[in-house]
Amino acid sequence: MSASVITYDRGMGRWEPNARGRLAQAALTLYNEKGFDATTVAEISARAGLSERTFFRHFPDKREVLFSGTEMVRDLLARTIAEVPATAAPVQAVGAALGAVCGIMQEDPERVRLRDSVVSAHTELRERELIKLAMFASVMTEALIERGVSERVANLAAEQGVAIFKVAFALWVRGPDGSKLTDILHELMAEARGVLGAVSRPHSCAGGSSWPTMGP
Amino acid sequence: MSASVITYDRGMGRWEPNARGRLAQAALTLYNEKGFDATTVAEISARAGLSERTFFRHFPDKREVLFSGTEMVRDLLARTIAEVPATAAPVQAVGAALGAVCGIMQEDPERVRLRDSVVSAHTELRERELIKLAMFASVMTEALIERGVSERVANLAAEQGVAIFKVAFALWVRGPDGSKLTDILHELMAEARGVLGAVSRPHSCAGGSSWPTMGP
DNA sequence: CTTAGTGATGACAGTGACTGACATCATGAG
DNA sequence: CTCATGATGTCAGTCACTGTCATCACTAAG
Repeated sequence: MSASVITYDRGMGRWEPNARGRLAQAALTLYNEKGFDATTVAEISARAGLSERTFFRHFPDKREVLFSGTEMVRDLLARTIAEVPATAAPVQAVGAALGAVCGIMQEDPERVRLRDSVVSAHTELRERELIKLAMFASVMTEALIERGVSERVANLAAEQGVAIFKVAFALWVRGPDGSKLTDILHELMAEARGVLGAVSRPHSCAGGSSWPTMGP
Repeated sequence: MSASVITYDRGMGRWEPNARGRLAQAALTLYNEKGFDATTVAEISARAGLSERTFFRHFPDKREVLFSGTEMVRDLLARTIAEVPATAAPVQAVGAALGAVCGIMQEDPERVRLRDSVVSAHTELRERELIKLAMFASVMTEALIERGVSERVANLAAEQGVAIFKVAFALWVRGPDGSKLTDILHELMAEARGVLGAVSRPHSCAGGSSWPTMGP
């Protein structure tokens, strides 16, 4: 409540440290309190005791504040795939990498659920989430190629892994409290094989009008 | 202030028809000529002989102009899955639906490639593309549930189908000219089964620090 | 013919995200 | 002390997008 005391009540140094963290915290709080759209960058900055301009020095846009840990996950995925024994199949390497990410998320389920409620409530944020997942697939693809896997198989394994991860996360995040994301992921990876098992020659179906780009 | 007597200097009176089409055409042209970011809505509107305000009456935002056919594809997916014989497995229904979409795209490969070059060149547009694909998965999931498939399997089949579609499209759009997207899709669906065949109990890997949301 | 209703558009004045340019103020190296 | 550096403030500006009202053509009564 007393957040109004913007003036540096800080005797010792100059500006408070951890500006980035304060901005992120203020943003998450406000996004929850008022919703993403109703929250202005000016408000976030004010609550953090910083100027609007400074917000954009730390985050390229209003959404990115919720996705700042993405690089760490990217590195984890790449590293895990690189470290998996060479005897492992591509899909096993993918499973290990995604399992590592699951492990991280399980460490703080509450925060994950809170963040998910903010993200899933707004289209723009869901878009960013999809970009993040696409990046995961891209990173894993490259890491697999590094292992000597063909581009085609690497891409396929990575995209399928991410697809399964999406389903697992959705089940977990709104499932019972004690459940383990890693368990769900591995269950689904096994199930997925069965689901694809029925592939034969699909039925043909004639197409409709024209490509969904635009009118004349 | 002054009632701004701009009055239609448009000789014949009457506004030209097909405003939406002209806007879409002008936008695609300008996005190609100058790039997406460098193109302002004012320019698009001017080239179409309309006001900026009118642009936003036809398209909710600057990107949507490239994605106006999405609803038609959504309907095609839902309809195709509903029409596939009840004996078909979920993954076959998904294959048939995506095959139908492939059929549409094959009708005008040049336009698809042109549009792809615009979309893949800009992050914001790629985001929209991912939303579109996520919507495909969502629509197919619901259509499968209508057929009596469990939510879990429906979601899995749809997400995997879309994942494979993404890979197929990427291969096709920058592949040789004569190739058929439907063929690539079906090849990959068969391969995907093999890729997942190696699933066993994935290696475990300890996680790192904390969830990728934000700092303190 | 006149009048009122409708639908698409123009005009205008915002709001808010984001950027560029420059000033300011502590800290640390010399 | 001086100067460079890095983080921030301040200000002006662009542009996507919105709300509101006026305008024009067309149409259907009256």
